[in-house]
This record gives sequence, C-alpha cells and structure tokens, in this order.
Amino acid sequence: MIDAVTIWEVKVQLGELCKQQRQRYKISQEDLAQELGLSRYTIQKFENGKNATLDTVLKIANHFNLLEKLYQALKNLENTNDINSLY
Amino acid sequence: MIDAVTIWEVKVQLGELCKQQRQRYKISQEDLAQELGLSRYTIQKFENGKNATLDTVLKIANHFNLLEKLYQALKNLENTNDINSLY
DNA sequence: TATATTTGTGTATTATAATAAACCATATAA
DNA sequence: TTATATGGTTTATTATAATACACAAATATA
Repeated sequence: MIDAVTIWEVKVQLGELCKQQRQRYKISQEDLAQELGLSRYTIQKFENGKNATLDTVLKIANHFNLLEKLYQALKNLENTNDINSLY
Repeated sequence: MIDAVTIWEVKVQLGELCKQQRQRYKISQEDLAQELGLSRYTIQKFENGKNATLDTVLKIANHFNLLEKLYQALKNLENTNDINSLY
C-alpha cells in the first residue's frame, strides 16, 4: 500500500494550482479577488492551503475555465462502479 | 458556445455523487456523518447542493476513496498549459 | 539606488457553515 | 396493524470562513 494522499495535501495542491494559473495570466491576488467578488485575504488563504468554502473554490475554478472539466470528471465518477477502477 | 456549466450545477452534482456512493454502500446519512465526525445536517445539506467547506467535501471524497483520483486530476491540470486542451 | 507593486501577516467584525436537538413524513420490517 | 429506521426540515447555538482594514516584507520596476 502506497502512501495515501491526505486532505491536507489536496488543499495545498488546490492552492498551488490557483497560484500557478493566476501567475500564468499575470494577475495579482487583488485582481483575482476583485473579479470574483472575494477579498484578497480569501485568495491568500486558499493559495496557502487553508480551508475554504466550495463556492470560493468553484468561483476560482470557473475563472480559469476548469469548471466544465471538473463537472465532466464528476459525471465520470458517477458512472464508475468500482471503488478502484484502475484497470 | 455551448451552455456553460454553472457553479450551482457542480454543487448539485457533488451532492448527488455523495448520495449515490453512500447508497451504494448502504449506509445512512447518520452513519456517514458519524464516521467522518460530521453532523447529519452537514451531510444532508451537502447532498442537496448547498454550500459546504472544502474540509467537508474532501472528508467525504476520502471516505469513498476518491481523494487519490482527485489529487492526480489536479496534478494533471497543473501540467496542462492551455486553457482549452480539447485536441 | 528609489519607487511602486505584490505578497504575507495581524486584528476586529460580519456572514455563514457546522453543530445539536428536536419534529414529521415516509418507507421498511416485525 | 405497530415499530423502527431513514430522510427532510426547523430552531438555536457555536465555530469558523470571509471581510475590511492596516502594516511590514519581499519583489518588481523606474
């Protein structure tokens, strides 16, 4: 059994993804916050792996055009019968 | 431009996925809440598409062995350079 | 260098997710 | 039928995410 991924690691990864996408489009935390109607502090905390609400996460995902992809991934999981469909 | 997926739809889909997985393993909302250290009301609201915290969502995902899959999906997004890598 | 911008951090307040406890309707089992 | 279990809902309280400031430390730009 390989090391299981932890909730903490997923949150860190989510934050890093946000930071990476944001920097790719060369916008500041302040800019992103403004465009999403959030405070910069909320973006700041999210990018540093802190807890957040689903609305915050999905607003950010939507801004970087990742919502459709997420939705389809969820649809696929629904059709996946087995727990570990690895093969 | 095809209909864009909304944040609301993703939350509904997340809730349905939880409900579906839970029923597949024949456990009640109460059971799931107990096992995750959450209240039944939190599960109830999440399954009905209400807002929730990332911790709640990830606890549920982890319980149904979906955390690793999510983590890998995020890693893949990080390597995806273009916004719409459709081709 | 100096200046501006961005990020990280702190504090107080507000908004709201989470909890705990009930209650009712429905479904399932005895 | 009568119990039992489950899901949906309400109310009150608690915990905490989000906000709005401020300020310092980096980072980039002139």
